[in-house]
Amino acid sequence: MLETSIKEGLQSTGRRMTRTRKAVLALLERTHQPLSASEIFAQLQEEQVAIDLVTVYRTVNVLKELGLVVQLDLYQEGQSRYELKEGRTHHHHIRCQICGRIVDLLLCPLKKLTKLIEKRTQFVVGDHTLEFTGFCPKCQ
Amino acid sequence: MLETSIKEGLQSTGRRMTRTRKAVLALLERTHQPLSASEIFAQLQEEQVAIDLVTVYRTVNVLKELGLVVQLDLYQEGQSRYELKEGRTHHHHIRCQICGRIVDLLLCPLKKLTKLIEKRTQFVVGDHTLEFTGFCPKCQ
DNA sequence: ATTTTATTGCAAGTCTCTTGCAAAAACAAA
DNA sequence: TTTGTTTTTGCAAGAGACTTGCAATAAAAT
Ligand SMILES: [Mn+2]
Ligand SMILES: [Mn+2]
Ligand SMILES: [Zn+2]
Ligand SMILES: [Zn+2]
Repeated sequence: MLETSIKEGLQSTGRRMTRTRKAVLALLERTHQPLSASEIFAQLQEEQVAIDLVTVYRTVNVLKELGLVVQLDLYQEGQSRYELKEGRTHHHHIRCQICGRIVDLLLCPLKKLTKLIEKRTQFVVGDHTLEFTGFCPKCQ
Repeated sequence: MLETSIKEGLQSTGRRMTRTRKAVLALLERTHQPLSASEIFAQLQEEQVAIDLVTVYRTVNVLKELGLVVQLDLYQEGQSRYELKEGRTHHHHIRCQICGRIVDLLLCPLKKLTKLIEKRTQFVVGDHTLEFTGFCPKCQ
């Protein structure tokens, strides 16, 4: 179970499993879209879970530090989104410009390109971001 | 001359060539790094050009509307950067995690991938962002 | 149960960027 | 050059995402 294995991750860094952390984790687990802090806050409000927006921010930051969550900064959204790693490997996304739906692109085509860039620029390449926007089937 | 051709672009949309717009354009022209609004502001201050930060924001937005400037949102910088198009075609960037230097990658490897994504997701793909971070030669 | 330490909520603060409005500057017409 | 019209500017204030300080609360350890 996810919650149990996460509890260990928390405790091994001197942290505690709390009511609010459980609620955020459970929400991310059952939602198949990357969520922003304000969306997490609004959804939990709706579900009668008492939580402050500040606590949402602190929670996603802890989950990121533990490596349980990825932070996404999509193009010109003006806010970060978070999604659980939980099994999934490195991948990218496409977002519909009309309805905002975000779809996983389960691929990363950049290994060769990274090599090329290292040769050309003499940089040691660390990370990259790659992200698409467009019109989803329903919004075309 | 860049300033002259830009003046025409401005005037054809009922806009005016002003002291502050000249200063921002000249700075972008002689700087070979994408600049943020606050960097433009600070640099012009240094050069004794009287300009308000608000005016810098409004200026880069006008230049973007005229298609003279590209807006970049690099990973987790928390502010946009702007660079003159002036000849250059669509390309991407790599930024050094230590010193912040930004280098142009004069390539875009995503035409084939765009086709693949359209086939797989049924999206009509519009735009994309692609951006690298790493360690530049001096900072390794 | 008691003690210790981490976490929470609230208020306030920071940072980037935007908006309203009166004063100043650019351009056009005389 | 002078006058009149319209755009642009600077200043102040506001919006939105995110962070920080601190006392009260809750989780874990004893
Ligand atoms: Mn994903
Ligand atoms: Mn560039
Ligand atoms: Zn990738
Ligand atoms: Zn590209």
